[in-house]
Amino acid sequence: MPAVAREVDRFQQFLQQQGLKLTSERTALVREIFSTHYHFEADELLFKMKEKSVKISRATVYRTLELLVKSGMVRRVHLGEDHYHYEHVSGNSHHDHLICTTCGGVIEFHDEEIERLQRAICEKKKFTPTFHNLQILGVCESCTRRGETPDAPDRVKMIQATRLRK
Amino acid sequence: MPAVAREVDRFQQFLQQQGLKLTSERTALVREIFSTHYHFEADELLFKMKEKSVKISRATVYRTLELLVKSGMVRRVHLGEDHYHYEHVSGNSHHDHLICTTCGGVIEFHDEEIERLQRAICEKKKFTPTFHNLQILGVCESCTRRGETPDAPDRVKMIQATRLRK
DNA sequence: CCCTAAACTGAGACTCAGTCTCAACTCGTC
DNA sequence: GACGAGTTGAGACTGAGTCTCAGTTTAGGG
Ligand SMILES: [Mn+2]
Ligand SMILES: [Mn+2]
Ligand SMILES: [Zn+2]
Ligand SMILES: [Zn+2]
Repeated sequence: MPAVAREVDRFQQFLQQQGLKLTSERTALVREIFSTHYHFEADELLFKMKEKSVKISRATVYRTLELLVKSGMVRRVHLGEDHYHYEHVSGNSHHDHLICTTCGGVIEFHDEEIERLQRAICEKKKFTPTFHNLQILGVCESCTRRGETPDAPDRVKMIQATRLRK
Repeated sequence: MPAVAREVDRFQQFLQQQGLKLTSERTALVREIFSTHYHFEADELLFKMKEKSVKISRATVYRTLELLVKSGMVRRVHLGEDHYHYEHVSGNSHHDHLICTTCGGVIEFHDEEIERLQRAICEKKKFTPTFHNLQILGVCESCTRRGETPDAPDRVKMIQATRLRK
């Protein structure tokens, strides 16, 4: 019944299908990802687990994320920084991102018309699309009101501070 | 008169404006970038220079690329791999990319209608865009004809082979 | 043309995200 | 409950990119 349990189940399903195993580590990660995180970094997740005294190695975090991406339950995205971010897909379907370069905030959007035009272009170029990725960088409403200049995201520092490693 | 010389000049202009200097290394890099490369990686450029026996350090390559990006003459893009690619902007204005995940080929496109819709979304979300980035991954025409499955780009291996480092 | 301060360079140490290895362990099925 | 395939963690490793600093080059004022 709890939504998180359902996600663990979905993952279990996928793993079984692949002849893989559901371990306590994998369960813990899925629960964490689907109960709190939305857009997150691998190391952030690693740290969160450490915080909760759930001991999971860096390797396992990366390996599990890879599986989750393969299963389609998690998406790996570029958000304008030089490493990947992840987001769980759960019910929510495809969308793209507006990314504030001042506060690091992310606004999601979906525009069927843009999607349609993309398909049209692919057709014209005889290109078979499998996936796409649209990021618009800029300054969000509240940052604009605070008169922020678009540059060095504070979030980078924030996350850096949050991080432990070693 | 040669187009490349004009680009060196543009860069000179920019550097002067910033109180920076045009060095032989920077000149060599601009000449190389604007005469042969289109989408390229930093290390690929480093290697090309080594090949031509123009000795330029890794640090200088990265520093110069950063300046070129600041000057607007070069754009830094994600092409679906986990490191940056660069492309010179010269006359050619904004465009986005179709990227073949089989052969690594890149097709450029520009669709004013998509651009317009993006602006509309930003307006609706009260977001001030400064920049955007749209990649569509998939399989190009010739790869489709060769019946290639969309996966592991050969280009990665190709580039890896091309590379020297140390 | 020369002098000089400011900018620049290369070598290599360093960082950091991500991957790999391998011995010890765990899951799930028989 | 036994077994083998699959998994784990520790830590070594990779590769892109950054930083440091001593020595070098540039540009522009004299
Ligand atoms: Mn999202
Ligand atoms: Mn391009
Ligand atoms: Zn903001
Ligand atoms: Zn192709």
